[in-house]
Amino acid sequence: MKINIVTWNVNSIRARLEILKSYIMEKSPTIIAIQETKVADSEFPEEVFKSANYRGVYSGQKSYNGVAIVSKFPIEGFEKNIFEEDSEKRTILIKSTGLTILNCYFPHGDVRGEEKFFYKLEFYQRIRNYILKNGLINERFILLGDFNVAPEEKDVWDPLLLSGTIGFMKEEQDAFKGLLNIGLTDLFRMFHPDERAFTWWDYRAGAFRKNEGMRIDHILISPSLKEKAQACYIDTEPRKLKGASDHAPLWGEFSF
DNA sequence: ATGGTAGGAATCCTA
Repeated sequence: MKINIVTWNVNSIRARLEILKSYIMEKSPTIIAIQETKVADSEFPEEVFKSANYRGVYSGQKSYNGVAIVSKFPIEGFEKNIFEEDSEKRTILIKSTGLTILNCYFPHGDVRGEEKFFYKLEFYQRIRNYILKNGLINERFILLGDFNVAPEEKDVWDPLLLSGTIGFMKEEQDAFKGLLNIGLTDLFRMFHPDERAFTWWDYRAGAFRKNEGMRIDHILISPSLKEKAQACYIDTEPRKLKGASDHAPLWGEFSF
């Protein structure tokens, strides 16, 4: 059985509804993890997914953040907002078709040394601890979403220019490495060890046209999924459209 | 060229 999983920061699900609808009709991925829905759960456009035969869970808030996962297979269990005390809706976990999938919208971080920056680093530690505490490394586990970190020099268009800027700082990269160090694998790098490829391009200054981007959306997999993985790629087509999200969808393919 | 654009909200905040 083949399973395709997509992660996509849509930057407002309501603003992106038509693009998203056409995309899922055309491509029909098995599971979609969405970030930055920017809607309260009561406003979530679930009929779009229902009519395309997806079941979904979502955890959102007005204006900011918000995550969702939809699946063509039954959702056997889920957990919204895994850090109950956190008022920002950034995490959702499901169990579906034998997989445990944790969809995260990691904090942006703003600038180094400020409150939001420390919140970002702390968030990484909490995710790491959650995975360890719940033994997810030993399951068929996928951590995916918008990590807001480009792990290495080859993950940004201009390492020199971006040196010391948000998403490309040593503290953030160390936090990301902390997730690899507990046994997770960067699926894109498993298939493309050297390629300079991006998942996000600033809306400003014609960044996409010039391919001035960063690879900040990721799919990380547990050891038992490595032999099941078939492919990983970024689909830049939807980023070209009028009214696009600033992020492109990232695909992972598995065969069981 | 240290600006630029986009979304949602409300006349600014976040990214």
